[in-house]
Amino acid sequence: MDDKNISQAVIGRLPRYLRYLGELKDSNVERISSQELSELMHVTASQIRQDFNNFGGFGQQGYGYKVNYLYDEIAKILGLNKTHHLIIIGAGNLGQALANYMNFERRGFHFKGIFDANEALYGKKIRDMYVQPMDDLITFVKDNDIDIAVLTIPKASAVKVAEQLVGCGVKAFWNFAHVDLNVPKDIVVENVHLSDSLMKLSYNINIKQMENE
Amino acid sequence: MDDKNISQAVIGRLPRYLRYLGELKDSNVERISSQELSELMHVTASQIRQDFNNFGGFGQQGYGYKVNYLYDEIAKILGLNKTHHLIIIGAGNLGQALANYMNFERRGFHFKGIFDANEALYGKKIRDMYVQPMDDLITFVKDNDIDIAVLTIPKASAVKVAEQLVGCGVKAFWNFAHVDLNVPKDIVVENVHLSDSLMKLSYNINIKQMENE
DNA sequence: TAGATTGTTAATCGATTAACAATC
DNA sequence: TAGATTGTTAATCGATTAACAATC
Repeated sequence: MDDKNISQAVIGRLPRYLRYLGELKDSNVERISSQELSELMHVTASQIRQDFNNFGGFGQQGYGYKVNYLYDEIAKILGLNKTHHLIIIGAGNLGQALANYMNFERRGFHFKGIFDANEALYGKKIRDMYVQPMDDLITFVKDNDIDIAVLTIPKASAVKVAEQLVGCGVKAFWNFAHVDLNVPKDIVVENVHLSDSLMKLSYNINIKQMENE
Repeated sequence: MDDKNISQAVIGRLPRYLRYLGELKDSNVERISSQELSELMHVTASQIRQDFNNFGGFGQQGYGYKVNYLYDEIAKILGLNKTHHLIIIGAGNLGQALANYMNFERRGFHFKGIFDANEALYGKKIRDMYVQPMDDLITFVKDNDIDIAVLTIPKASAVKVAEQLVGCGVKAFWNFAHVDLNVPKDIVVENVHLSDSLMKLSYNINIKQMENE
């Protein structure tokens, strides 16, 4: 579980494994072979076994993998047994959408506060939080042991805010702002650039269209 | 521009190039070399040149790349000169957030309608649209030349709705539902699985923490 | 022309797939 | 024990980086 230097390609596949294993679990499937899982997920059985073996053997030869056990192990690898304290910077539509999405809470990601620069939003109730002014940010982060900041603010302010937050102990950013954060290398950044995603979609539509002409 | 079989790894980098070139353009920078761009973006100059050369030569030897020209060419490759008609299925927080994000419109992605299964939302105004019932979906898609559907509905309904939409001519899905759509191979799917993204973040926090112990 | 920088080929690196020995 | 399937090594494939000839 604590092996070093697993490639991000592998990590990127783990959540999808977890999803399929969760569904199998819900269907009371007890065991599954890499072959069966490969057919279900449309990936090669070889890749599945290689991926799992990055973390040590989860299966039994001649038998396959125990669904429950494998599920739990992958969840642990992904750190889903830990809890995290998050704040959201930017109480616009997207910030509110994320705040209201309950499934993150179930995974141990606890939203503790939401902030915005817009006075008109101060005190607005979002789930069980009230939108706070940016002036209170630093104090709040220190007092509430916040380790993850979700950035749903315009890119103009994102870089500066991120620097401030690093200064008061935030360890990771879930960055929805369309800009590259410039943070020390021990800080984790996970970007969600929605417009980039839409552009990829656009490219692929174009290509498919040309193929069919 | 119409070369075939460019890898998705390359395509995935194009929007980021476009973003940096846009910023250079805004700063009235006229030319840039792969070397300069590589320092700005923290990627190798070699990769930059390889990426661009997948689409034919955009630069001039001994000179570099003209920022404006390069910007326009990449935009064209990504199909941003085309317009698209989108609908949003699911008028929850996320659906509303996407509907209200004006930058997509500027790129030629026009939101034409928003639908929800929840009666309470019918008629609610979101930007210049009114939430419509799912019963009107098929007719609307056919009448309005919709080519992209944005799925911001729970996974339980996403697969079925996607099948219906393929049946009436939708060519692409921007899928925020946490499920793999099962559509014909000439249909484009771009997934945005937010919980997967958060799990990757979680893994990387874990790893960094162990490294520092 | 000389200098700079691309376009492109070759070398390296990493990720995926195939094969099979180990073992349950 | 025989059959099945993993764990793991080897082979292949693809992507990235390095090097340099072409050329502006």
